[in-house]
Order: sequence, then C-alpha cells, then structure tokens
Amino acid sequence: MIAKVIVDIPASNVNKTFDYLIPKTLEASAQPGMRVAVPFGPRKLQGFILSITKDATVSKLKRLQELLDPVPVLTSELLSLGQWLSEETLCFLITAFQAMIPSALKATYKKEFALSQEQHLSSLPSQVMRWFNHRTHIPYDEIVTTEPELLPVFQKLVTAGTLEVIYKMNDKVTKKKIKVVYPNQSVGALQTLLAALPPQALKQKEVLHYVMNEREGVVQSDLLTMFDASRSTVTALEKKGAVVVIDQELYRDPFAGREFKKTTPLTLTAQQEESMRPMVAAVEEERHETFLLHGVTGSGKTEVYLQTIEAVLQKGKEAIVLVPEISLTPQMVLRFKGRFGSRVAVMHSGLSAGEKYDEWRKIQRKEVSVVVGARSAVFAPFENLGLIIIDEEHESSYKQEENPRYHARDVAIHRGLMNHCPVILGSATPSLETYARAQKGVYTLCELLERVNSRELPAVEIVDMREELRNGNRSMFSEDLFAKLQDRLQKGEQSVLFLNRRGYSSFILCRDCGYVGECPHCDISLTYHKKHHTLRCHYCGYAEEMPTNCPSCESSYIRFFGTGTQKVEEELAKLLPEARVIRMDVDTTSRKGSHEKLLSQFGEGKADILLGTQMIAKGLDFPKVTLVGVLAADTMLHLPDFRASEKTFQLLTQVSGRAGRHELEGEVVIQSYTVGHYSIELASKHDYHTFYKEEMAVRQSHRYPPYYYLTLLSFSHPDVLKVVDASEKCAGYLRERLSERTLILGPVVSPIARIKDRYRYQVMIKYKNEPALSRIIQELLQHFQPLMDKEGLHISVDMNAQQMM
DNA sequence: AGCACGCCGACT
DNA sequence: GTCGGCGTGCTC
Repeated sequence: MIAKVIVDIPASNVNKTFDYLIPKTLEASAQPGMRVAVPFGPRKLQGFILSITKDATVSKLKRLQELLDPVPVLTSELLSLGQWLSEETLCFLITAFQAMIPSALKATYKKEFALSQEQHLSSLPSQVMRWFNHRTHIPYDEIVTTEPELLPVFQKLVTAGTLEVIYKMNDKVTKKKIKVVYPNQSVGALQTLLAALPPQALKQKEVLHYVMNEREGVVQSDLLTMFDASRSTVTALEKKGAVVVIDQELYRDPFAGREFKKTTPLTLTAQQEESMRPMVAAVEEERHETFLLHGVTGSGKTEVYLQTIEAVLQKGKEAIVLVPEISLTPQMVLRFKGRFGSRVAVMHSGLSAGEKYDEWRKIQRKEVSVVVGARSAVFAPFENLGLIIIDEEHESSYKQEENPRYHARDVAIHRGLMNHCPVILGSATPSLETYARAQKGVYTLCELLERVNSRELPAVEIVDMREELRNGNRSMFSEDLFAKLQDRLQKGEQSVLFLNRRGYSSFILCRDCGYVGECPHCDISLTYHKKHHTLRCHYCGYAEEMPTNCPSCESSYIRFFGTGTQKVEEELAKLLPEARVIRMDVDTTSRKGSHEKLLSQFGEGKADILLGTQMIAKGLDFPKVTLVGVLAADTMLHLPDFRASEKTFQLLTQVSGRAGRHELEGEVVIQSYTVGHYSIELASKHDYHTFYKEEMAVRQSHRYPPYYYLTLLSFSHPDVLKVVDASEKCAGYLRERLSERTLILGPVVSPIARIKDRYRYQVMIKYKNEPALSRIIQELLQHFQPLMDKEGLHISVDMNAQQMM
C-alpha cells in the first residue's frame, strides 16, 4: 500500500503529495490524517498522510519510517477543509494543516555529527576529537555558533566517511507522561501472592496491600512517597506479576482544583426566546443556516448561546464557540464551565503549548462536547458538529494576519455548510459585511434591541477637548469628567477609564529638536520598555539603551511619552490622591493570571477606578460601575484604514456598554477632538442602524467592502528599486488579465515602509466579480517565482484583506 | 528548506 | 592543474 504524504516544507515546489510505501507492519494502522516520519532526500521529515492508495505515481519508492499518531490528528473533514483553505487563501497545503493542530505537534529538526560505524575516535584530528569528549553526537548548531571555522573540517570528515550526519526529528513539546501502578490480578489471587512474599520483603507487602484494592490505579510517585519505598519495590512486584505499571498521558489542567459554581438556565425574555427559536430549529433539523444575532450590549446574547448549545448537546452533538482573544476572560470561561462543567474545553493564547495540546486532546478523545476558544478553535476536531458560534463577530482578531490568512468567520460558515449545522454570528456592532448580508437575506437576522433588565442604555455625553483647551484646561480630564469622577468617589461607586492605546504609544521624543527614536531596520518608532530601560522595535526586536541625551541635538529634554495609561495614572494620583486606581495594560497584565487577579480585585471593590486599554472594553460586567470615561475617542479615527470609522464606532459602543448594567444607572463621558464625526455622534446615541446607513454610503462611494471585495498583494525586498520594479510589473500583469470593472490601485508604498531592512510596497485589487482571481494570482506567483527565488523578492497575498499594513 | 550537482575564478 | 564560489533543480 502507498501513502500519499504532504511534507513539512512550505515551498511551492513541494506543495504536492509524495508517495511512500507503507511497511507491512504498519499497513493495518496507517490512516489518512496521521502524522508520519518520512525520509526526504537525506533528511527525515514530518508529514501528513492525505490518502492511502494501491498504486503509486512514481516507481522508486521509499518506505515511510514511522507513524507519529495512534489515531489521525486530522479528521477526514479537516483534511478536505485544509484543501479548501489552501485554495481559498492561496497558502501551501502544509501551512493550512499546521494551522489546524496544536503547535505542540509541530516537529523540530536537528542535525548532528556522529562517528561512523567501525570508526575510532583516534582517527579524528585533535580539534575535532575535543568535541567528542563525553558524548557521541555533536549538534550542528553548536558548532555553527561556537566554532564555525571548524565546520569545513567536520564536513570533510563526513565525505571521508569517518563522520556521519544524523537528522533528528522531535515533537516540539513532549507529552507529559506519568507512571501509574495497577493491580494485575484479582484481589483473591493477590492475597495469596501477598502471603507468599518472603518475610523480609516488608516494603513490597505494604505496597501490594495498598495497591490491590485500587482498581483505578495509583500514581507511582505518590505510592513511593506514601510508603517511603523505592522504584525497585514496584519493579519487583511487577516481575512477580502482581502489579502492572503503565505510562499514562497526563493532562495539565489549567483549571485543576477550581470549583465551578453550577449555573442554571436563566428565564429568557420574549425577545431572546424569539431569536432563539429559529436557531434551535436549525439545530434540530440539522440544517445549515447562518444567523446574525444583533443584540445591544447587555441584551443577553450569551444566554441565548448557552441555551442553544444545550439543544445541541441534547442531540448528542458538539459545539464550537469562538470568542475574541481579548474577551476570553475568566468571567467568560466561568459562564460556560458553570453551565456545562467538564464538558467544556478552553483554548486561548494564555495557555502554554502543552496546556493547549491537552485541551485539544480532550476534544480529540471526545471527552468534551463544547470548545470555547479564540480564532484557531474553529478547527476543533469534532466529528459530530452541531453548532458554531462566533461572539463579537466584528472583531478584527478573527482574521489571521499571517499565513494561512483566513478569517474564522469564513471557515466557520464553510464548516457549517459541510456539517449541515447552523452558525451564529453575534455582535452589538456587527461588521458592515455581515449586516449587509443579513439585510440581503443571506443570513437570518435576529435582533435583541432591549437589555435584559430593561435598563435604558447609559446616557452618553460628548466633550469637546479643544473647547477645554481654549478654556485653559490643559489636563487630560475635562472638567465634566473630573467632576463626575469625584462624585462617584464620594458615593462609593466605581468608574472605568478607557484609553485607546494607539496614538499614545510609548515612543520617545526630543522636545528641543523633535527627534523621535526610530528603528534602524524598520520604518517605525521604537517603543520604550520599562523593565529593561530600553527602546525596542515591535517588528524586528531591535533594542537599544534609552538615551539620556538626544542622539541628534544632545539636548537632555528627551523623554518618552509614557504608556498612556501610566501617564493617566500619575495624573490621577495628583488630582485624586484618595482614589484607589487599578491600571490594566500590557505592562501590568503580562504575568500569567494577573489579568484575572486585577479584575477580581476591582470586582471586590478594592479600587474605585479601573484604568485600562482595549482589554477592558469587552465583557466586563461589574454592578457598581456607573461611570465610563473615554479619554480620547478619536485616536484611531485618523489611522490610514478605511475601517477607522467602523472601528471607532464599535469601540465606543462597546465601552459605553460597560456602564449601568445592573440596578444603578450608568453614565458615559466621551472626550474627543473631532466631536462632529458621525461615528462618535452615533455611538453616543447607541444608534447602530443610522451608523450602518451612513457608513455604507461612504463605502459605496469609495468602492470599499462590502460593496467591493478587496485583495492585497504585498511586496518586499532589501532594495527599494527592485521592489518598486517588481510590484509595478505585477500590477501590469494584473491589469492585463483582470476585467475592466476591477480596480487595481498602486503600487504604493506600504503604511509601514520598511520592516527588517526590507522595503515594502503593495497593490490593492478592488473587485465585484472576478471568478478567476485566485487562478490568476496563482499564475502570477508562478510567473514571478524565478524573481522570488533569484532576487529574494517576497510576495504575500491576502485574499480578504482586513488591514492595509 | 536543505542538499547535491555543476560550471567559472584564485590558489597549493 | 584543483578548491570552492553560489546558480539550478530535486526530494517519493
């Protein structure tokens, strides 16, 4: 039998299957979707079996070396989904498959030198022999980093046959194994065996006496500490056939030992009930349908999800819930764990690679029926999928900005289609694309326009900060906001202050000459890092000491413009010294679990003001919060992005929704320098529908999505002339082949003109109907392949660009 | 990706 | 005359 294998190299010339002979011994167990180790040239690589056939396309076959999984890691559905994904996003097959499995299953490769058979150390030159002191294998990398001039010597010894090169392949993360001791015979038989033990075998007696009643097994290390015994005691018992020791895979449960308060379904409002009915119907009928659940903040979308999932579980099926990374908070997880207990797996970036793997294994082994996770959880290997939910559907984090450049929403809908199951997109501020589709009837629109507690949405006041400045207020708090903060402080109520991080990033600036610290390799300003007192580049990792004097004019008035939040915190301390402030930003939440800790402190009333960035905009739900302040609403409005208005509207709406969710009434103050702007104006009125109409008109007149599709080609090269030349040629190539109604813009320089010493240009394609676009771009890539290989030109394609960078 | 094979300049 | 530069093409 022949296995068609796709190997672990993302390159166009190996983006196809290779045939391998399946050894007789593995024939029974080899299955499509398994990872395998295969010889590839002189190396040993990981690969995936795509299919198994009788005959091969080539004659000289190698045999596959090893099966790396007892059961396939890719289900047959995922195998075909990968195919689809690679066509849809124009990525290599291997890249699509790698995105579907936990990174712990990725292979790492190592090259080593070892002495050949029948060779003796003494035949080595002394400077090489030194390396073989106390070991038989010398890692290639070690020589490269410490004594690269010795490499040719090693190489020569290889050609001479004295040394050989060994290619090693390992899993990235070793599965945590634990030894468990089980009784190996009936209690009666063991009783006899126990009696027959020699009298001096005290430890064995004790241990066996204990183990024989533990049919569930005992962890060996526990057993040994319990009786102060050693490994040999257990081995002796094993030899006598009394017990058996089994290596068992151990789950690292990040929620181990945590109690989840069981919650029961809440009574639904009439609106919730009405929205849910068609969703449950689709679940019952196992029919694909995409729903847009448009519910204002606090309208109880989550409860609708939970009860729809309940219907899925009733049917014995499984559900995927996608949540944006940033709102995958413990609060959120608790709601799901509280309702479905141990039937839930949770996948988010806060988990270690090992923990992620363990959660994934729970899905694979059918130990859970619900997964709550960020973007990549859309690939959960369920085989009986009954529902996919995407919460906060509009969030940009659902788009992966590296290969494969997929949007989780598209993948979800495709999986829904394949599995005959409904997909629910939920949001208070749906993306224009989604809402437009709902309007057209492509998706079923369900609206929840009332909050569950019938509370009014909070009153929102917009403050013109230019006015404040004219009146001599140079602080970052308007008089109004400041007065309200004081008021809450007096009443013992809580406030949330929101600062948009962008535009406030922590660059350094010379106040004399205007010098801004920039990365020498990337056209981007350096970010100040407090912990190392260095300036670092976000893109390439370049770091330098924080200068004491301006590198350009020697002035000592060089200072960094603090992390925004830090600065606000300082000012708060000056103006409201009695206020207890909790600051949440990348600096204070980088440690594991600190995010959670800070929030629970705030929830317990240990602070009066929560000050933070994006990360506090979502999902927070604290009864005592009655004031929300947005310090600068328009910092992201001026970004070079046609979605800037939409993003501003979404953010302001989300933030406003944090106030007055319970008994106490809430109030919101938005400070802005662009008060007339419709996105700010309409967010303050909680008026999504008018915003939708206005923004749609703008999109139509500028020919942007959802009226046009948008594909972005990016080019990069160390030589600016080369990249301009290449991108012009590509634009020309496209102009010749695409229809006249399609717009091809550029090439223009990218918003970030240079990263890691490579100059960047881009070409934007706006189109309504271009059925052959994928094929044409594929041909373009083929056509320019020689240029990419020879000159080191990089071309990246984003078939559904969300960001212009 | 990594490696071997292959064709043109400065060296024992 | 050879060692070695990296351009080209292949890996089942």
